[in-house]
Amino acid sequence: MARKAALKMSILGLLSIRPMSGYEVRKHFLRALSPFWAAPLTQIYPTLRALKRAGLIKGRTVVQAGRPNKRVFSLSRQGRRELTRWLASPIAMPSMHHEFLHKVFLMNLLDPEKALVNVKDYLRCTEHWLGNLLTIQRKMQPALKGPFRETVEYQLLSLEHLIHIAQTEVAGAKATLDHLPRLHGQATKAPPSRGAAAPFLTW
Amino acid sequence: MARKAALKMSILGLLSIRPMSGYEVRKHFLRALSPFWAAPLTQIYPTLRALKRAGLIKGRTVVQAGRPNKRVFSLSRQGRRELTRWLASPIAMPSMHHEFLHKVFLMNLLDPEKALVNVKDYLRCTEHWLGNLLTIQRKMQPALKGPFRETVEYQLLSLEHLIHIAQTEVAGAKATLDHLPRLHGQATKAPPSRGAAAPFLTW
DNA sequence: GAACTCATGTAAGGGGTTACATGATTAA
DNA sequence: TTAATCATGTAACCCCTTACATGAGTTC
Repeated sequence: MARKAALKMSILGLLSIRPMSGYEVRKHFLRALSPFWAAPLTQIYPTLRALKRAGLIKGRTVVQAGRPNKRVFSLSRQGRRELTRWLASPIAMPSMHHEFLHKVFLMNLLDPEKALVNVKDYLRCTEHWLGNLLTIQRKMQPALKGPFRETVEYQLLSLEHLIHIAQTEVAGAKATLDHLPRLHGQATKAPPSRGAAAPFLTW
Repeated sequence: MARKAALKMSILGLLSIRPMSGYEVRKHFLRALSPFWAAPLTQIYPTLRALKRAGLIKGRTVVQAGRPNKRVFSLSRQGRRELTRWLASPIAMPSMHHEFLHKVFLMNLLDPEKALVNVKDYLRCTEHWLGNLLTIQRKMQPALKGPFRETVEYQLLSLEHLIHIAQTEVAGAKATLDHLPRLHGQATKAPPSRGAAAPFLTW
């Protein structure tokens, strides 16, 4: 139920902020929530239908001129109750696929020049991501003085955390870049752990 | 291929350090690699068989007295080549399910006392996790002076990054705890975004 | 005697990824 | 005229999760 709940609750969560269409839900996942809130994008429409069947959301069709019509969904009272119940359940530890971590772990197997290219590229990506988050933060800041202040305060709090996570990634990429030249040149020796058992702990 | 590759490469990666049994692979995933290197644990044995069929690993049975026999797997030359090719491919951005982030984002919907309990619990979990990582680091430190120094250096580098990630989580939980009492008492007012559209950006 | 470690599995069902499909409008 | 935005989908296959199964030895 863990995975299953994730998408449902993500959608209910977005709808709790304001009613929106499947397209908008998808857009938010793509633009801001990824990569730290992964969601199966093609499952959004089917899940919305399922949520409606289950009575957790209400849908109404909005006729638009010059654009395709859309179906705007909003939380039902039951949906809001479900969401709140989920929020009250214990917070699970994050689970992730962190390729950077994985690849640094084994980087001694790789030609240092190729490693350098990949890590530089990763640094660029994370910096870009961090930049986006900071822009969003700047844009959201003024809303603290508007209505819905409480809501915004928590959103900014989680955004801040996300920014710290992004900064950690940037710092990690930089640290790896610093280490690479030091190990360069020594690494051209014959690969050490060829078949033989390495004596150290592998944590 | 992204997800599928993840488990295969995780296993090949562990076997690149030293030959080991399926049980040991599983143990490493459980003890140290989770939660930031999630793996489908029940798929380990089937995947090992698949890897053997594909010629990427070699297996030999080790007869043990007083314990069940085990099959120890090691990388074949082909397996090492596959692993290196994967290492040379661009580093994907991490993708994760971060329930803490998700729940802080929507915390205004939750009774502050319940929120407090959950966040405290999360803080305890992350601190425990951080403690484990620091212990592993202390244990690995001496291996820097042994053989396989290069290998250990990269393992420690990725471990350091993982520690920074864990510290970020701990700090995030603490920051949330600091914010909760400030918002307490104000939150008992009627829920603000009931049906009506909120005017702010939802990033 | 209970609980844990070592050691290896199976089976069903649900969830997610990849790839494909359509079609109108607007900005570069 | 090419690309992007708005808007909503389908289908197949693969992967993963959950739950279960076994059994000997060791530690408390």
